[in-house]
Amino acid sequence: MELSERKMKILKAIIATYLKTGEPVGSRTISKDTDLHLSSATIRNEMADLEELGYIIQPHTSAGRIPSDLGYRYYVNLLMEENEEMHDREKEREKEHQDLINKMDRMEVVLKNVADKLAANTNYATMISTPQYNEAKLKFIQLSMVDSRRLLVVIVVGNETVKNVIMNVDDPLQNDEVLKLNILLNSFLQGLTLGDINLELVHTMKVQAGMHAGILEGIFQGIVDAIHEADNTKIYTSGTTNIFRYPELMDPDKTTELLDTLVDKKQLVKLVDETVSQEERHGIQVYIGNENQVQSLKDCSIVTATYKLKEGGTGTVGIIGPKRMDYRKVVRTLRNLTDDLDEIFNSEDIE
Amino acid sequence: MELSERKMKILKAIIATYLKTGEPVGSRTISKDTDLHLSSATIRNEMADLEELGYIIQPHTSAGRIPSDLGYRYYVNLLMEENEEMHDREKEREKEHQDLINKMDRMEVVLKNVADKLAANTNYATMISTPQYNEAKLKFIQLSMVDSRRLLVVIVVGNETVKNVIMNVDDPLQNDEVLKLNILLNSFLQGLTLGDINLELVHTMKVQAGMHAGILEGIFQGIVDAIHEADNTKIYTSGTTNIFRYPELMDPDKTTELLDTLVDKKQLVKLVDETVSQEERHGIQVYIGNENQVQSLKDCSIVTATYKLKEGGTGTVGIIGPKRMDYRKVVRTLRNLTDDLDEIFNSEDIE
DNA sequence: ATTAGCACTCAAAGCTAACGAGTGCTAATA
DNA sequence: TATTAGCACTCGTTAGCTTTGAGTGCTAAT
Repeated sequence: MELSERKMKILKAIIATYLKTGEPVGSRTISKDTDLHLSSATIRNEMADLEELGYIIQPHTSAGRIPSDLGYRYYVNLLMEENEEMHDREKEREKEHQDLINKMDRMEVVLKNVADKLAANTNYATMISTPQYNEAKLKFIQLSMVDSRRLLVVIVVGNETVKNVIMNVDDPLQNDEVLKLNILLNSFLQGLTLGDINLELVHTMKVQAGMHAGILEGIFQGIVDAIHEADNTKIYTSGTTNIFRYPELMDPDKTTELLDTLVDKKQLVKLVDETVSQEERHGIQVYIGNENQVQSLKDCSIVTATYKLKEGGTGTVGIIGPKRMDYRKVVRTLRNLTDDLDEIFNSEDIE
Repeated sequence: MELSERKMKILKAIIATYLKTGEPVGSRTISKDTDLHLSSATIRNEMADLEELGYIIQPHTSAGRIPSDLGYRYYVNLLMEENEEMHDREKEREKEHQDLINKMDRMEVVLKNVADKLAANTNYATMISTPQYNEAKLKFIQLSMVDSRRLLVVIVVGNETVKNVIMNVDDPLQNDEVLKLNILLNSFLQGLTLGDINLELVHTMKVQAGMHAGILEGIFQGIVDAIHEADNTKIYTSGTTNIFRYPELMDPDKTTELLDTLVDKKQLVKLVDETVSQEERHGIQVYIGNENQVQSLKDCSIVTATYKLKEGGTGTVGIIGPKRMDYRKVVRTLRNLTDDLDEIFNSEDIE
């Protein structure tokens, strides 16, 4: 059975709207959103027909309509035909895929593999970072007020990495104060690597900064980010869906936030830093709830460990799970894993 | 402040129980499950103390207790000390990690990458299979009744792959019937590859099998599985968490089932087969809802495409999303992608 | 010091009523 | 004849209420 021109338009409109919203579509919506200039009543009649023909479905009596499988099928078939012609034209335009075969060196493959295996073994989410050498040196820092409330921080690291951070400040700084901070920062930090900037140094600087000590925090974060950028630290995650095994993390509001954190990885860098900087035996650290830096992971526990390359780089492996994780097993697994990793990376030659 | 021996035991019991259940722990539970032989009332008193000390928390007045961050911390620290000694002993035992550095050849890395990129581009879950050559040949099939209701099917494929399937049958087969089926199967199928077994052949066989045609279905599925096993088809998935962007797929009952399907991959093989067998232009197929084979994906739509190697292998790329997916974009993306893949695999030499 | 017993609390589950988006139908209109 | 206005009706959703029961804290007895 062929559909009338009008029914087709209506069906298409219903599906298009539903694709966007995911909610059942009512007659009024269609009446307004199409250029058919028909009242909702008319649309309703047509919709009743379309339903009888099997193209759309009413989830319940007093709801709008959603496409049936048949409806989708009709839509897709139509689309396919339309698209067929466009193919050649578009072919040229869409050559963005070229980087599909991005170069991953052998080590990165191994790391990804480790993350996968670890996730499979433990049933938690896992992360692993490429080794950090922390060799990039801080070249230059420049503060300036862009207006009365906002402070621009320019950080130059290594050979070419430049990072801009805009910070909001509560009380505006005078020109000479900015100048003083500039001198303070550069005289203390120029030429240093991340490893060189220790808590003692930070403390000394804060004392000297006096009332502006608070601002330093933000600047330090910026420095860390910049150095990582220069360092090209990558983080791989795996087993992120394991999160959903634990109802207490499933709060529908926070679940997306949590996933984003794991997928986005920018946040995870903070964890890596913290671990690398505190090297106890095996570097195994347990962060319970709020003990970790990342706000969105405050209902989780995180166990991290480090592995070392003979050339001096340090990488981080971590497990992210609910607070009620099997700490014993996790710690044991990580300990063995890093032992193995150290062994592998330092004996076998991996280019 | 040091905890008394008893408080320690109780705290440990609370945490241990909570680790298992994830539910607040009540005094009665502890009273029963520990070997302290104390009544719940006593435990309650101790729990009140522990709460005051900050080790446990009451989510609300009439609930049991859950560990606080401090409580976990206490538990973990204790554990760490205990474990310290055990380390050496365990080190020997746990050498299962050895396969961390499993060999992934260059192509597999590329495929995994493709899945990742595709997921990032489309915001749907993606899958990609290694090329199937479907060259493994069926050597031998042997049916036999193990008891009155269960039929054992032994399938031998290629050089060494043997697969056993046990099927439940409603009415027991007589010995001579089994014999007849055995002859039927072997005479028709011996030496064939998956590609050789077409619908026509299947039909002919069903006709000859007569009333036992139903059994053939199960046998064919077993054959497919066995050949895949011999073929060593691997499937990589990515972006599985994208599923959670679509509330209609989030039904808490089915969400785990859905994830399992995507992670387990055994089910996905069916999709791959279906795609490979139906080669229209570019092999692009759209399965809407129930149109696909996999029960747990019946609320999803799946778009698949094939890529080809010059040596004759065929692989499958697929996108799994909600029925209301952006078909236009997905089809376009897949089309371009497979174009690119064909190009890449067939010009550049990838070992 | 421990325990039995009891009144009390409060989240979870179930139940009801009000709400409102959206329908189908009828009668009026062009 | 095709369209539309209008209205009664349906039913999922939400909010408020009650019931239930697990678990507590406290007191008095052992």
